[in-house]
Amino acid sequence: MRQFKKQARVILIDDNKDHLAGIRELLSLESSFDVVAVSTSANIGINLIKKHKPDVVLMDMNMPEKDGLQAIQEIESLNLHTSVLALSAYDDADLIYRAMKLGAKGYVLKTMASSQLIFAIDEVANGKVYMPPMLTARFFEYFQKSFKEESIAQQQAQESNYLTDLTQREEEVLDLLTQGITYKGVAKQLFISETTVKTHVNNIFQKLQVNDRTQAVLYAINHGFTSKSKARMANSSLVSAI
Amino acid sequence: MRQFKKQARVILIDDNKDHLAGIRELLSLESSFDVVAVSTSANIGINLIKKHKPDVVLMDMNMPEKDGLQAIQEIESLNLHTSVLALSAYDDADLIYRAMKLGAKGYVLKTMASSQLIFAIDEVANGKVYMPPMLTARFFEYFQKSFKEESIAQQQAQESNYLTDLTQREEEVLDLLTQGITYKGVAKQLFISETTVKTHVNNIFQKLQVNDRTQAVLYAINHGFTSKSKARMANSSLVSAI
DNA sequence: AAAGATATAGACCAAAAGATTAATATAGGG
DNA sequence: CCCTATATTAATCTTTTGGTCTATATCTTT
Repeated sequence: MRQFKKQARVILIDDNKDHLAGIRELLSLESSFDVVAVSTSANIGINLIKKHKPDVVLMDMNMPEKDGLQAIQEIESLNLHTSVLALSAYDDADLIYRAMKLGAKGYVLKTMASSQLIFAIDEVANGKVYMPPMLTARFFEYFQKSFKEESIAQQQAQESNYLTDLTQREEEVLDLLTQGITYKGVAKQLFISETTVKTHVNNIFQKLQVNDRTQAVLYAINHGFTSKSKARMANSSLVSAI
Repeated sequence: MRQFKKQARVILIDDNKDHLAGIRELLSLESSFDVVAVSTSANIGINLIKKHKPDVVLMDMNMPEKDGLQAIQEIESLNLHTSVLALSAYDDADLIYRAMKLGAKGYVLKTMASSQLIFAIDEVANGKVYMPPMLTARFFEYFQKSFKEESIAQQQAQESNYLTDLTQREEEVLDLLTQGITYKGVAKQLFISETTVKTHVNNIFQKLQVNDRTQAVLYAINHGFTSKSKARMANSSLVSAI
């Protein structure tokens, strides 16, 4: 099953000295990996990574000083050819989700059999993504729950959506309002008088049940009003950004 | 390895009659699943699901009439205790991503060994999520790529971000502006005069290089300005909504 | 033909927003 | 300790916005 050209070079980072020694011992006895460095500190570990540019970093998630997530983010921002394999005592779905989101190439538990740990290192050393089926299942449950909550929220927002009450012309006016254009400007663009624009705007306020243009714009944004001209920036973050 | 209380009840949906017959034959010979219905049409299939409420639906992804994704969405919206196992000829990462996002409990390829298909049905019949390691890896690569692109885009938006130039007080004012509050209201909340608010607002306009409050609010939203008071609605869609 | 919805626009008034200028306070550097 | 840069405060004046009421022209539906 193993198949690198040469020994994979590994760095271990874990604030617990015993764990560190244990894993190092394990890898030296049962694998052919080359553990080029170890560290009990995330910050020092990152410097070691910059120096050695290892194939794999085995990164503990539960550290006091700087948590594993931040460490992963920093390592990924270096754009090295280094795969981070997250290591944790707990199968916390949120932690798994965030670690993978930030670019971890895999996630393994400390309670797992040593053969599985070695297999995982092997896989990520070869540039693959690896996660044990148990954790994969947990990940997907979390992933789907997040999206389900989100889609429910969107649906609720859509249910009481007065935007559908707007006429064609009113939509055009609102579109221009959401670009911060003045009544005079709107009038010019739509080839109508400024007072007509005001009439439309007043009707829009009535329908959206707001009092001014700022609230109208906020309403439009929060209820998924995307005009023709600015359909570009449709996305955003998912759940809390790390 | 099998361990249900009773036979899992399965419905098969695949527009290809030969595949349908083949899988049915396979399941009857090599498994103890009870195939309660089959359909070559997604719409008819969904009605069958409503009627039989099976434990598992094996759903082909590549159908002409109505694609598997829409079908999954509809089935999930029924809120039955039915697990959808997506079945496809191709390991298209985007398709896998979307299917899982919509609530599929697993994803298997038509080229896989029959034993693996049976194992997958077994898992999802027991309410678990299952995906073969190969597809899991593809999923995560796609997942991470999406987030990396997104974070790069955010970073770029952050680089030319004049929001950082704002003083404490100006941030407070902008925060209230993004809630559609009038100058008088802002003045009242911050215990300062209305004219002072106007001064702050003018300074904000200068710094953000905009001309009015609507543009300021739009700038704030588009550059990730999230106030203390409304950190709640921080999420939104990820990449294109299905 | 009548009723209803939509788009247009004028007049007038009140309120809010925006531009300009300036006073006061305050924190750091010499 | 004084000077300077920055932040916060504020008043005055002009422009824009918003509210209300009225009116006309189309167009659809009944």
